[in-house]
Amino acid sequence: MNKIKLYNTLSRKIETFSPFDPKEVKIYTCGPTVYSRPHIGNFAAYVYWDLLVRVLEANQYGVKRVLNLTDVGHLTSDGDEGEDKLEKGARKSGKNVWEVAEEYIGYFQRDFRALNLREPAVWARATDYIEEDEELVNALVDKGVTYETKDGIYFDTSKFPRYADFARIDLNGLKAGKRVEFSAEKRNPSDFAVWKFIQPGEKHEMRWRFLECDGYPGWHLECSSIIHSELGETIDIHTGGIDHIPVHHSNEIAQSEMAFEKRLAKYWLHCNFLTIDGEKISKSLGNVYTLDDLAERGFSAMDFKMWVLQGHYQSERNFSFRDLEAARQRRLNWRNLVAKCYQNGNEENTNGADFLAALEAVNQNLNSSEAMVAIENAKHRDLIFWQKVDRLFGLKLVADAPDIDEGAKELISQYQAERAKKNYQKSDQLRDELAGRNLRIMEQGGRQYWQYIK
RNA sequence: GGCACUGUGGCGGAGUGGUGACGCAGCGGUCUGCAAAACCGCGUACACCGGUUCAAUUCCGGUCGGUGCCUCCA
Repeated sequence: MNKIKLYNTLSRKIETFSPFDPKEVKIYTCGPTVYSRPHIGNFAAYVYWDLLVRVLEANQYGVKRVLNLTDVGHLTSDGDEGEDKLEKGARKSGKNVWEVAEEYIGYFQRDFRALNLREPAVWARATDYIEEDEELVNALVDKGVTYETKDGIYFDTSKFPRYADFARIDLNGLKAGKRVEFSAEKRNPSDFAVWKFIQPGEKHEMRWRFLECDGYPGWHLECSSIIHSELGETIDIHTGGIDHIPVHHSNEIAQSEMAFEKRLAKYWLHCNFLTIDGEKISKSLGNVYTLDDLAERGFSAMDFKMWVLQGHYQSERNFSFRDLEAARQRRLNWRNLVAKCYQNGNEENTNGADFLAALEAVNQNLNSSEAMVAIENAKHRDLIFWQKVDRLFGLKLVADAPDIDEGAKELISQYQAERAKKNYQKSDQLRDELAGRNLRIMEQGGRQYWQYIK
């Protein structure tokens, strides 16, 4: 097994990865909230975590990954106020909240598959873990680290002395009222609800009877419950966006580690955000692109994936269509290298040995950019090599570059024959016919090859 | 205001104490019936100012610029 290095947010250092059980590396990925279409910024994150899974697998690790679908409980503002976004979506669309969640889960999974991302072992819907949520709340209450207000059960972060360590935040600097409107009943600005009570007159379709009240789980709770129930007490890797460090993951750690008295995760990986044309992704700027928007402009999911993998998960990336075009071109060039393999009958089969350089590169904290260089500089690239590349990056290069059929081969030999006879009118006609099949003939070193045009 | 991150050639984007990764775009050439492709070649890049060093884009300090988070967010 090769050494994999990963940047661990816990230590703020690159560490050598060492799992509890190499046969089953346990990974949890914070998944999407399902009340809107996920945009390309969301998917960049899933591409990075897909790379993580594939790198582990390429190094012979077994992986069990759980990805949650947040189909409950996120509010439009912090301070535990505001309208629930799912409820808002339902009100606007005339559907009920369950239908809205179902619809967006469908979109998400469709795009997920279009990107050829490795499926998680478990797609965990938050609403399927309400019992676990309740047990967790009870455990916290029993430990005496919560308090009740009129609108919910709150975690008292002052009872968890390590609270500020993960995010390395200065709790004193987080002045109450500075920007966070918080309930007067909250004891500390960083305290958060683990369970919310539905107030009389409040419209909230999703509700569960608990503690003699109708209510619903706090927004950080599901991740702790799902991890505990699907993966156990301490997992190997927890992934998420960089934005989750100060609030969501800090809260997750606090409630899990307090309730179960075990470290939640050994490694924490966080990816950075995307900007688009230099600006933050936001509805008001009209730059919230989905995969469908890219498709409308003629770019495939694989083009986008290529673009993502050209950079590093920890750096802030700026998306532009110009750069997407560059990524597409690179992908098409790679695909034609695959096509060439079918035509290199007499070259020795190297068993993809040159692939090791790419693997070593990507083992260095998921440096896919460097791995691409190793791929481009590899001396021997046979079909086995490209299959390994596909397994690592999931770019479907081999699947998208099938060998040509007998009909096309016949056209090519006719074309060559007519050209040899200088019968150019006929050969040009055959060339057009081949172009209709997305094929072109090119020459290299006196030998003729076919390529895909696009 | 607090806490971080960051500044590499036309656009991206790795990396390194000492030969200018790589991709896309561009330019020149070879080949060629034409077109395309392919192949070969072409770039005085590391924000600025100091310091350490035989040597800094790479380490240290400062200046200036950019960004993110602190508020739902990948």
